[in-house]
Amino acid sequence: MTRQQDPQSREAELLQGTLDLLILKVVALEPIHGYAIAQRIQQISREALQIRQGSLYPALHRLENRGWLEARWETTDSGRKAKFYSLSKVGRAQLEVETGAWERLCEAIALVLRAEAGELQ
Amino acid sequence: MTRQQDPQSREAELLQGTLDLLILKVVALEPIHGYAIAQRIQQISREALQIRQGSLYPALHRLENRGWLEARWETTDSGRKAKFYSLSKVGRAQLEVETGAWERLCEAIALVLRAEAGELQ
DNA sequence: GTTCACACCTTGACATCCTAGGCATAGCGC
DNA sequence: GCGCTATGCCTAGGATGTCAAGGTGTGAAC
Repeated sequence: MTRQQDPQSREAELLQGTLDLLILKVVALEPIHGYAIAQRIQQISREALQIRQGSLYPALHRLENRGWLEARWETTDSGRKAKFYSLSKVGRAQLEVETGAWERLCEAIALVLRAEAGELQ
Repeated sequence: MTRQQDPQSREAELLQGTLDLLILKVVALEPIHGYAIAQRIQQISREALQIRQGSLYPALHRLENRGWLEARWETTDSGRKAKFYSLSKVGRAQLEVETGAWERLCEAIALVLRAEAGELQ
């Protein structure tokens, strides 16, 4: 959290564990290659979320190794070779697990943030 | 994220970066000592959030070093000595910064999670 | 007098993320 | 043909934060 002191990178900050969820979700929409995944996340989140390549590719390999993702080399519209990822069956289940966990975490933290002094529930 | 595979510890999972926010918030309610902070968070979040001591104390020292937190040795109701933390002026500002960042992150991720196939932004 | 809950702390391992590089190719202007 | 930019893949090294697992000491209760 020291990085926070740099105002430039502040917005780009990601929380550990969030990246996997985001990737799984975007890949679930349609088969897509790595480079485009980062662009898509950034676009959908209205520039709020930025995925660096140094985080992206290790994450993709991690998810592939775990069997959540399947990869295939194909050709993009622009005629380049790219590794297209799609969600495996296990990956689809995992997406639901992680989505649920994320929602529960948000609720839990919201409870704490809404707490007021003296209130002992 | 390998830890996720253990279903027991799943609920206790915290996302990196969240801990500071939670601590700042709880300390803002009233001066409180470390051991009680963890209990308080667990209680307010209805057992959803569990802070281990191995995460808690390093975090407290971190926050104190940064000047967000101030510490004083006092005596608890049960007659024991304990280190009571309170929020410094800078810490109070930081709490607002982190709260804002958290809310923005939640919104951004919600956008991605709500995205549907075919929908281009 | 020993067991429990309270209250503090540290160490070592591990996963994740970021910075900062590198490589290769397609398309464009000149 | 030549260089530039955008596209597309990748890795290495370091910093950070968390966890599991340990340890210390004291008050109260039985």
